[in-house]
Amino acid sequence: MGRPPCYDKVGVKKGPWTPEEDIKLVSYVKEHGPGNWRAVPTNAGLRRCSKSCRLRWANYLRPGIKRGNFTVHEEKIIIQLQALLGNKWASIASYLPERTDNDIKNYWNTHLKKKVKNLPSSNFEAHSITRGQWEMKLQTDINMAKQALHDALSYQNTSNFTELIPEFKPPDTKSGKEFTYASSTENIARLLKQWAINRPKSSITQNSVDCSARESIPSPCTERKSGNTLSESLFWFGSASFDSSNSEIEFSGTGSPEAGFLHGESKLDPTALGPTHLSTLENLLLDDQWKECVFDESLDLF
DNA sequence: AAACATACCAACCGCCCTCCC
DNA sequence: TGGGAGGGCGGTTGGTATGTT
Repeated sequence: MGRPPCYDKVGVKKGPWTPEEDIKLVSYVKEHGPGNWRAVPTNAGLRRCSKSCRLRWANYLRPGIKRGNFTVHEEKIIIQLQALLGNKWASIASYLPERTDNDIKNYWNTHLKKKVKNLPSSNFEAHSITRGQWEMKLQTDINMAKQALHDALSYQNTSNFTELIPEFKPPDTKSGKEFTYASSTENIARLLKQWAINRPKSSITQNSVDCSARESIPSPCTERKSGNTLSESLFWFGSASFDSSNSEIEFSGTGSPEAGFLHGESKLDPTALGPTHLSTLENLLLDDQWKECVFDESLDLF
């Protein structure tokens, strides 16, 4: 007899998350860091199962998530990685740290699958690139991700949630439409921006992060717009949750658990990439010596 | 304007692996 | 050391939004 799903436990709430639940979860993770999910529902006062909390955090609330339209560049990466790795969404997501595996999976299923299907195979082959080129291109992407991560970790710790709730946008009662919080990233964005504004100028807990490797990395991400997206605001949700007390979470200039880190995981497992030869590729991709590689935008899939 | 079709995506399900007692 | 629980991940579902007839 199998284990009953955690969602079926008595008293466990299902369905879309409410703002209050998000606040509780973010507040809890901010204080204790991601991980030990079994304790989260109880300690955070959530009537959710641990799995639901982890998913909500990983797919929606964690810092550094970029939502919304995928760029052509991202599309290309996904298509190429999907061709290489298959439906290993978590592995693919590790190369696009700002995107969640769920997001990539959804995007593939709703957009890219059709797109690729409609591509004449000859066209695809004609535009195929050499492995060396592909590796170089991917390294550039990883460098971008590293920069974005550093940006995220550079912000100061913040601490107070208490003045955030009034910032919620009320439901659209006029239209009579049901208020679907889950899709209202704007609300969380507003909320967290307010939090960022009110955050105390306390000590920076950045010392756990060795950013020495960053210095020579090109900074394409410095153009990052200060939009009103959820992830933008969540970027303020800085380093406190990830300081040295969280021994699982650390990275140096030579390692590269950044991707896994952004998923609340501890390590990026090269073997998760499938074929054995990919671990070699992985090592190559994660080697900082490659950061000087030139990225050729002319490599076009379409 | 209503009914129906399609697209989208957050959340759930279930399997498998790992870890811990 | 073995079993149970937690966590990770890919597949699927269901609700909502949008487009079409």
